Amino acid sequence: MAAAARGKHTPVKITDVAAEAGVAPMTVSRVINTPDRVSPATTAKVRAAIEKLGYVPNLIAGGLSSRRSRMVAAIVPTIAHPMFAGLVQSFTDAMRDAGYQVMLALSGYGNDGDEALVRTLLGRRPDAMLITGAEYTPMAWQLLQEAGIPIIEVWERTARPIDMLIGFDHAELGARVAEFFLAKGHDRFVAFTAVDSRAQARTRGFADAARKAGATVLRTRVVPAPSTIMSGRESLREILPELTGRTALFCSSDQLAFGVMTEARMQGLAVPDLLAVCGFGNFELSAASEPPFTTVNVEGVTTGRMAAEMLLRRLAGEPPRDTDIVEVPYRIVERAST
Amino acid sequence: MAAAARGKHTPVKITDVAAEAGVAPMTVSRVINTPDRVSPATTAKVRAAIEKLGYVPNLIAGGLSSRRSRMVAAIVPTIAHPMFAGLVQSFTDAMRDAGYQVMLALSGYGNDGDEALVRTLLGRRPDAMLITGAEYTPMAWQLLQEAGIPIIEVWERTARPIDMLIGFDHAELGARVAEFFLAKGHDRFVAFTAVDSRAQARTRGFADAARKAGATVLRTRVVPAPSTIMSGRESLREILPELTGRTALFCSSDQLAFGVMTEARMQGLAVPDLLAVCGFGNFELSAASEPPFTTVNVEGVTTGRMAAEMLLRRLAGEPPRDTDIVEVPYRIVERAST
DNA sequence: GTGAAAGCGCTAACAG
DNA sequence: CTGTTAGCGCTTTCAC
Repeated sequence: MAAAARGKHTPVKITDVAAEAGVAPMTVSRVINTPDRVSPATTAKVRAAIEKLGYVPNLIAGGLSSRRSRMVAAIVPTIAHPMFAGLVQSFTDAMRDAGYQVMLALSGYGNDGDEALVRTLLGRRPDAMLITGAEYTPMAWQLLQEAGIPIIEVWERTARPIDMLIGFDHAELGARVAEFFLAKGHDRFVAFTAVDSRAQARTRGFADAARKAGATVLRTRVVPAPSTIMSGRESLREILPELTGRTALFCSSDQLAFGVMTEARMQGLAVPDLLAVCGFGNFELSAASEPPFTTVNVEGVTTGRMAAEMLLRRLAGEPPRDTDIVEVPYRIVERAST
Repeated sequence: MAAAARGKHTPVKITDVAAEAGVAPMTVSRVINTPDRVSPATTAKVRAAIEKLGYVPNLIAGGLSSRRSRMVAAIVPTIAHPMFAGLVQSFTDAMRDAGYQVMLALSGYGNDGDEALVRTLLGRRPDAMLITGAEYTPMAWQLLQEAGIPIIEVWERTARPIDMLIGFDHAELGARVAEFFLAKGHDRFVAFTAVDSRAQARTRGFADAARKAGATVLRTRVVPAPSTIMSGRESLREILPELTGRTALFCSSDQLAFGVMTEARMQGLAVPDLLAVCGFGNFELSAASEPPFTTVNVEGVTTGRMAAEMLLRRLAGEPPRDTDIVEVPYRIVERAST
C-alpha cells in the first residue's frame, strides 16, 4: 500500500483485478454492477482480488461507456437560507440512497437560468437536473430542453415548465396573506421585502390584493441584500413614524419578521394590537420567537424529497404523467403576532 | 432545434463540429481548451459551428482522456448549520471561479470518514477533496492517502492529517472559554452541548479547564439532536432549580445560547449577573439577540475560501509547503451576556 | 498552426 | 454463467 501510494491516482483498473482473479474484465464489471448474474464462486474470487488490490472503479469511464453518469445537477440560489438548505439536504439524501451523486451549483439570486452555468453543468452529462425556477435565457431553455434528461423546476410555478415542476405562485401566496389580514379587519398594510424576485412577487401579490380590497398600502420597503434580522429591526425603526394606527405587516422572510418582533418589543409596540406581523418560511425562529409569530409554511424538505422521487421515477423509465406539475401546498401558521 | 430535441442527450459531438467547420476534431478541442494556439480564422469557423450545432462538450469523455475530472468532492456533516453552509458556499464559489464543479456529500454527524462514502466519491475521480476532519476507518484513510490527490481537512485539528489541514482544537477552544469566565471571577460552571463529537470536545475542554482551576462544574447537559433554540430553552428550564448563584454557561452553539437568552428573559433571570452566557459560532442570532450575547467567532466563510485557495495552489502544480497545516484563529466576541 | 493515430477505463451487445 | 469485440467522446502525443 505504501508503495502504491506514490503513483498518482489509484492505478488499479478493472483489467488488473481481472488478471488477479483470473477472469475477464467484464466479469469484474458484473460482480460490481449486477452481482446476481455471477456465480458465487467467481464473485468470491473477484471480491478478494478487489479487496487485495484496493480497486476503486472509475465511474468516469463507466459513465462514458454506459452513457449514464449517475450524477444529478442541482441549481439553487444559495444554501445560506434554511429553505434551500433543507431542500438541498433532503434532495441530496434521497438521491444518494438511489446511487446518485449531486453536483451542487450555487447561482446567487437571479442567475438560475444563466446560460454559462447551465452549459458547464450539462457538459458533465448529468442524468437529471433540479433547477430553482427562474427566467431562463432562450438559449439556456433550449439547452435544457434538448438535453433530453428529466428536469424538475422547484419553488416557482413558471409559465412554461421545461419538464416537471413542483412549486407555487409567489404572488398568489402574497395575496393569501393579504386576505388573511383583511379577514381580521385590517385596512392598513405594510410590507418589507428582500430584493430577490420571488420575494418581490410575494410582496406585489400582497399589496395588489390589499389595494383591490380597498385597503391602504402605506409602504413597501425593499430591504437591501442580504435581508437579515438586523435589517428587519432597521426597517421597523424607519417606518415607526408612519405607524399611527393598527397595521398589518408582511415580511418576505422570517429573518426580517424576527427582527421586527425584536424591535417592536424594544420599542414597546403592542403586537398584534398596533402592529400585526406575518413572516415567511416557518423556520425555527418564528416558533422560537417570544412571542412566536405568524408565518407562511413552505415545505423545503418535502419539496426536495418529492423532487427526488419524481426524478427517480423518470430515471427508472416511467413515462411523463399528469402529476408531473405539482402545486406545493403552503399554509399560514397562525401564532401570537396576528 | 425542435427536431433534435427528441434524441436522448445532445447527440452533437466533437466530430460533428469538426465536420461542420471543416477541421480536425483536435482543432475543435484546441479552440475550446487552448484558444491561443489556434489561428483567429480557424477559431471563428469553429465557434460558428459550435454555435450552429449547439455543441456542449462532453466533460466526462474529456475527463477520462485527460485524467482530470475538474470536479472536487466535499464532505460536510450538514448544510443546515450556518457554519457549514457558509463554508460550502464560499468553497463552491471559489472553486467554480477556477473551473471546478463541487460534488457535495452530506455525511450526517459521525460518518465523515465512512469508507463507503469515500469510495463512491473517489470513484468519480475528483481532482481534489475537502473533508470535515474526523476519525477515519483505517481503510478510508488508506484510500484517501492512495488517491494521490490533494486533500484538505477542515474544522478539526486531527492528530495525523492526511494531507493539508485548516482547523482548530475544539477542546482547547472550550478551555479558552473557561479561562475567559474564570478571569471574570466565575467559579460555578454549566455547559449545554449538542451530541456531535466536536461539540462535546469543546464542552470537555471547558469543563476540564474549569475543574483544573478549582471551579465547580455543576452540570454538563447533553442536548438530544438536533440542538435547537427550543432545546436551549428547555435546557435552561431544566437546570433552573440548580441556578442558585452566579453561574457561567457555555453553549455548544448559538442556537442553544439564543434559546437560553430567550428563556432567561421570560423567567426574569438577571443576565449576566445571575447567569452569564457564551455561545459558539457568532451567527447573526448572537448579535441580533436582545441583549446580544457573547460567543466564539469561527470563520466558516474564510475557511472555505482558504481551503479552496490551498487546493487550487496544489492543483496548479505547487509542491507541499510548511503552511499546509493551518490553525484557524477563533476569538471570543464579548457582548452584553457576560 | 493543424492533423492522425492511439488510447483513457469501462460497459453494451452479442456469442457461446 | 462467462468471455469477446467494439466502442463511448474526448485528449495526448507525435508528426508535419
